[in-house]
Amino acid sequence: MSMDRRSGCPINLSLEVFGDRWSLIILRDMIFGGRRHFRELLNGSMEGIASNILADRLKRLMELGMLTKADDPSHKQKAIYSLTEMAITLVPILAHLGAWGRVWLPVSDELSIRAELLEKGGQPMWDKFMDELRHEHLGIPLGTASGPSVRATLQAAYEAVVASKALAASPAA
Amino acid sequence: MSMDRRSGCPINLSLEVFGDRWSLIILRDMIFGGRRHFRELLNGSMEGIASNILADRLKRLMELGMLTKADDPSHKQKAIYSLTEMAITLVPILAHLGAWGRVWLPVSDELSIRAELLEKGGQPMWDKFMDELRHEHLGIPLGTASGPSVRATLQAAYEAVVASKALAASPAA
DNA sequence: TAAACTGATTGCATTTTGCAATCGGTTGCA
DNA sequence: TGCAACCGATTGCAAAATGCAATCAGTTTA
Repeated sequence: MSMDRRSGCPINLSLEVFGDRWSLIILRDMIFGGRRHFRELLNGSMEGIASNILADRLKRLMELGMLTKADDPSHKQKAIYSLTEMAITLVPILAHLGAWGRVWLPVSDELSIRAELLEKGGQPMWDKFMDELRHEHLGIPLGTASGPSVRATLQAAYEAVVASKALAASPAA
Repeated sequence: MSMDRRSGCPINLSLEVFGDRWSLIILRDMIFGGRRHFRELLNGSMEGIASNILADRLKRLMELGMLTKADDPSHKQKAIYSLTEMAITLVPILAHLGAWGRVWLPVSDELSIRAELLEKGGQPMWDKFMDELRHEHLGIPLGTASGPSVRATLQAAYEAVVASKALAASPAA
């Protein structure tokens, strides 16, 4: 988990940043789940990250320039983690990664609907999403895009699948 | 390095396949470097992979359906590793990864020229490249695309940068 | 027949991970 | 005022992964 600089190859250097089992999961939860606090990331983690690993990765991602930390005015101990532009531009990579996983791996319906929509939305949707993330995390004014936020759209689709699955499981309810 | 299945999320499942420091490096060397043999991957590895790790990852990538192994008719001990369609479709992800790394990380000129060309070439170039890889690894006839192969184009650009750097370092030579 | 090369395997020290318990401090509620 | 819940971590420890060098048996080449 240190700065190897094994080579100056872009793919290698990218792997040295998030080529582990947790960094990209944390960024995914911040980007798609809107999580900003330690506990949100810890308890909301679907994959069950351990607190020491989370602390280590947050620190590391800050050192690498992917995240920043700020005090939460509402709570003297609370910290708010923000994505940097460097992390926000991972959106297209996450979209491709999700699309690839959806084709080749045993994804679950409810968890892959987001990836499906994001793939269908293509670059325009990614741009809108990144614009929204810049607003949320960097305080940059929103562009001209209108309508519900990309995150809300993805979240609504996720919940619709969950609801329809629950209905299918117990139609009488 | 085992099949966790921590969750059915496409991004998580993708990370479980190549979310480590070596798997994608090996695939990169096969895809862009054209390497097909154990020793080629071992000795040609810019990042210096250890032989036990290489053996482990090749085995694992085969179990995951990313690679296949076949006897080399020219040498009774030699094995030829081939990419599967699953691995070939990583090309767009590798292109995005390279593009991202080129922007945000301290890449070296000669190693990033490939990523730059691949980014500029966009989807048409990726499609041509995947077509060539399918021909090379799966025996599928080439499509209608003509001209020098993508790999040769990238390789030539790399060598041109190396040559120009050498010239700059010792102009009198 | 000897040297070089083939795809690995082994042993061992170091590092990283996963897991549970815990820390000192803050906040909200009774 | 007291106390439970919550805050972002930290610690200790066992298990797993990694890095490194040496080595393996069989194959090919000179």
